[in-house]
Parts: sequence; C-alpha cells; structure tokens
Amino acid sequence: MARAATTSDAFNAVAEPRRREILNYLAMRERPVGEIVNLMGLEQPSVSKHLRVLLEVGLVNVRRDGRRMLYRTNAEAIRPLHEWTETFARYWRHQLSRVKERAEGKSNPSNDLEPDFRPRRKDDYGGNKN
Amino acid sequence: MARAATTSDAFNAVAEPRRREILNYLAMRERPVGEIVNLMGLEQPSVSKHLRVLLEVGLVNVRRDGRRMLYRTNAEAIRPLHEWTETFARYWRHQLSRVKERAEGKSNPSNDLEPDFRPRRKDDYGGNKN
DNA sequence: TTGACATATTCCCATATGGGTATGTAATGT
DNA sequence: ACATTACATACCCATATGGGAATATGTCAA
Repeated sequence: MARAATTSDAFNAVAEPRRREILNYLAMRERPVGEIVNLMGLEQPSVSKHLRVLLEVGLVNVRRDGRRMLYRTNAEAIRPLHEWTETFARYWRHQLSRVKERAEGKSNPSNDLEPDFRPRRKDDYGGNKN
Repeated sequence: MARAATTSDAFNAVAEPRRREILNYLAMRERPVGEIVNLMGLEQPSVSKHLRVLLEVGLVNVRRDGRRMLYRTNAEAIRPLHEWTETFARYWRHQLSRVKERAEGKSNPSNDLEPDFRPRRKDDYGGNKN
C-alpha cells in the first residue's frame, strides 16, 4: 500500500502547503482561479488540481460566474481538524509546567534522548547497501 | 516533484490516520512500542516506522527503559496545527448564519454547483487513453 | 559468551503524488 | 461560425510513500 489519497480526508488535503495557502486566500473572499494563479507562483493547471482536491474533500465551494469559477473556503470543513487538535490542548497546557522545569536547569544528562533522536547506525557495518 | 515528505512537518505527519491513532494512545501516558503494536493491528516494524516519523517532526518523545523504548506524545508540537485551524474559526462561526438560511429554504436552484462538483467528462471522446 | 527479548532498519513493491506541457471544453464577443 | 478567454483534464515522470518479511542492533540474564 502507498500513502493515502490526498482526497481521502481533510487531514490529507491540508498536508500540502500549497493547499493551505490557497485556503488562506479563499477564506476572506471568493476568487477566480486566475487570481490564485497570480498570487502563488504556480501554473494554472497545478492550481486547478489543488482546487479539485480541496473541492473533493469539501474544503472549498465553487460557483460559476460567466467563464470564471469562483472558489471559496468552506471553513466548516476545517472544524474536524480543529476539534482533533483541541483534544490535545489540555495536554500541552499541562506540559507547560514540565517544560519550564526542564528549561530551568534540571537537565537529565544521559537519559532522555530527545529532540534529536539517535544515530541511525553506529558505523558503516557493511550491510549490502542498495 | 512528488508529495512532500511525511517528515517535512506536523501537517504531513498527522495526515496518516495510523499516526493520529498513535498520538491519541501516547497522549495519556507513555508506552513501549510493543504495547502500541498490540493496540493497533499492525506489525512491529510498521509501528516503529510511524514512531520514527513522529519523532522526527517532534510529535513524540522517547525515553529508554531497559530494553524498551517509551514513547509519549509531545502535545506542544500539535499546537501549530491547532493555531492554523483556529484562524478559520471566525469564518465558520460566521458561516453558520448563512448555512442556516440556506437550510431554511432559499436554495439557489441552478447556480451554485456544490458539494458534488461536476462531471469529469461529458463522454468518452476517444483521447488516446494510456 | 550465549540466548532471549524489544526495537530499529533494510529491502521489496504497488500506488499516489505534484509539477509541467499539451490539449479539451465551456462561455462570451463579434 | 470563429476567435478569445478561463478553466479543467490528460499525460509524463521522479519521488516518497506504507506495509510485510527479513535482518540488524541493543540490552539484560544466566
């Protein structure tokens, strides 16, 4: 199996930075595709494809206006993400105290391998690479 | 270019449902890898690989305990996601009124192609497929 | 040292990608 | 009907994937 489709849900759709950018643009007001193409330095087809993904997961709406298609962010669809992250809020509010303690000096010399994890390999032990 | 690496940021890392599941498990308390393997129906190597991704983007911490590795969610790293979604909160709070209006009957008969977008293709017009 | 246990890493492969280029299609103007 | 504008799709390709199986590494115990 490969990675899940970007259209499988909002989480996958917003994983792409470009799409988050688009959602930001389209949140304040609806815009035609061409305008987004100008705002971002991307080719029109790429923008259209991103919009398609966003549309499929319901993150944007469209409306036709003559030959233009006016897209707009459907904020409602972002709510599930907000709610999922919200369930962790109580934890980071708790962890604040712990993080502060640590910053104040009680570093744990050798235990606690933290933000940069461990060496991938102790040495080049000659496993057949590639 | 292909899709961005899952390790490029928290957004990409949490796009994978399994990883969100893991984050949920590890939020309440730290757990050894084996326990996660049992909780989810996955092989140990897969779990380790997911944990690696989460570790690289700082979504979890590790601590060694004998031969076991105890992982735990670092809620702090989820905050950026929470904040990004939060910027849309004011929009969905606004849109509520609009959505209600629509539900109450003023449907826009033919304009407004909405949650199911348009036909991909009018007919099979014989472009050389594959 | 040897063995067992707990994890991590490597190797495999099918699949979905995002970008660009080329082309199809819909709506408008003349 | 024809040209033009505004998008959408098709096609190509390099790349990163997630899963399983096999294997390596690290730690403790006897």
